[in-house]
Amino acid sequence: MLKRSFFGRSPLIVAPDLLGKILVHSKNGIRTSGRIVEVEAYLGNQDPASHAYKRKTERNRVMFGPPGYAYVYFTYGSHFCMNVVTGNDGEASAVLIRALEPLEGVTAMKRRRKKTKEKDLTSGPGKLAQALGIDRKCYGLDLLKKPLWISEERSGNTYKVKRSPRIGIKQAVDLPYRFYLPDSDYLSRP
DNA sequence: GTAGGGATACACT
DNA sequence: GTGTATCCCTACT
Repeated sequence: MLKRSFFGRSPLIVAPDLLGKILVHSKNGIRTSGRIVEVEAYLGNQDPASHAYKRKTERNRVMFGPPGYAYVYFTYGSHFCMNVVTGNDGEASAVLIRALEPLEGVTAMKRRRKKTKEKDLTSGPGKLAQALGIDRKCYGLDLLKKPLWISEERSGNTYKVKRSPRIGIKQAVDLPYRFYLPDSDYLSRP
């Protein structure tokens, strides 16, 4: 399991460092997990694309707290997205988990997603939340303990990492704050 | 390429 | 309190 200090850094450092780590959710006795292959960094009041750009609200309040907690939000009438709070307490930055490579609990993921192809299970932020059973009940959970946490891979591998502009935003569209493993088959887009 | 979906934020009474 | 524009998307055509 990762330490608090891992998250207590700039989201631009944490984001690429999260690639290859394992996101795990244990729910109703079912454990699902996946290897992180795509993320995006969101700064606080310097970043017009961030939910925390303007002010603290009921929705974004967890971003203003200490790092290592889950910021989960509902959007487009049907999807949840999972973020990791980063930076110092009060900094309001986060990293959006955009895609995973499924590891444990693939059967449960297929049932939740109503899909059978593995590539359709977790290849997008809304998809992976549904596959892992992440919803508003996960808002504000401490990612250093069950039922939702992030762990290190067995070996300290290094990966080829690429970066690009973020996806789906209308503000600050040119900033290259998306990080991904270009060789993965599970990206939200190539 | 676009319809669908509902919570949210913020500007107004 | 109410109105409305927007949204870190997905699944379909």
